Amino acid sequence: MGSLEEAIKQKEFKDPYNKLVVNLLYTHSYLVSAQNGVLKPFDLSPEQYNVLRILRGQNGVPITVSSIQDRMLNRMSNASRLVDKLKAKMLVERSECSNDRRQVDIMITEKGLQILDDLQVHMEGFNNQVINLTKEEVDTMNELLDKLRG
Amino acid sequence: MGSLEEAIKQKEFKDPYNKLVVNLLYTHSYLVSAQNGVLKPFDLSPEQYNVLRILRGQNGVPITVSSIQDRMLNRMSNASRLVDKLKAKMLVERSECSNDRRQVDIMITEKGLQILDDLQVHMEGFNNQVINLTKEEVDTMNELLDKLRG
DNA sequence: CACCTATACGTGTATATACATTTAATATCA
DNA sequence: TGATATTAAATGTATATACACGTATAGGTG
Repeated sequence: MGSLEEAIKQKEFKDPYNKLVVNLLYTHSYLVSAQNGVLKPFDLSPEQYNVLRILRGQNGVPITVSSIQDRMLNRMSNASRLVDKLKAKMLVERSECSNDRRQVDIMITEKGLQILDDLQVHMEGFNNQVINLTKEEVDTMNELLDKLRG
Repeated sequence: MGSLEEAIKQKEFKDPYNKLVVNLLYTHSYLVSAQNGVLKPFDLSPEQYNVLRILRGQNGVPITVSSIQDRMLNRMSNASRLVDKLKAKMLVERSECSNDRRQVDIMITEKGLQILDDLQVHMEGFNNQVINLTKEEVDTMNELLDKLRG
């Protein structure tokens, strides 16, 4: 696998900033492909999995569709339709909000919690296997990513 | 913008590896959104832009569809259809390969080179603006990303 | 040569992304 | 109060992603 240059057969980059953009895009694809491998047997897409984790983090407190959208990793994706898909699989419930009838409260179901539970052991192994870095390097990278967007 | 925890309103992560996966996904979305802002006026998607740069890097030597696929940042995406879209915009040409009639040779057109040229100044500014890191930090990150996938 | 396999490209389908628009409900304020 | 603006969610449309499958060509072996 090795260097980015080798992986995408590009000899050089104009500058390190340009290379970093390409490197992040490529690494993203690498990660998502690996994640898909874990999620596929559970019939979940990465963003559906993300929404389920957001809902689990609510510990039983309902959350509106727009709040889910705010917390999604990809802000431009469509929480409304994702929730629809999850509801069709009986992984979430919807209930109209009484104090504001525009809003819809979403809760994870028992079945939704169960599927996250079943996934957990696979995901833990996945994270350590797919990221070939020491704990210190992971911390450094987390700091740099936070600063990058600053 | 600040920390990831703040951005996606998640209090904590199970471990730094888990946080790094989420951080990379979130940063990817941040980057692609910014990139889209630059590309939109030129009516190009990020992956179309990437394919055009691959073709420019060929310096006039034709390249087959499957070779483009190999060099794409997202391996699972569909080079055949992307090339179709670019051809419809007259940015690339296709010609049947004479020695292997299964293959199709792709070349970037003058119009394709021109659009990359027009984009260049916007993209240079974009890279430095969107990545709030010093050159040293960018180098560190490039090394860590290469090692991550090792 | 006949047969089998591998490769290159294209197509089909479900889902996701990106963004504009619509509809209903709520908030604001003259 | 009534007109206007804002917000929440859903919907529409084009493109992209992920993956299975089909078709034609090429290569290899008996």
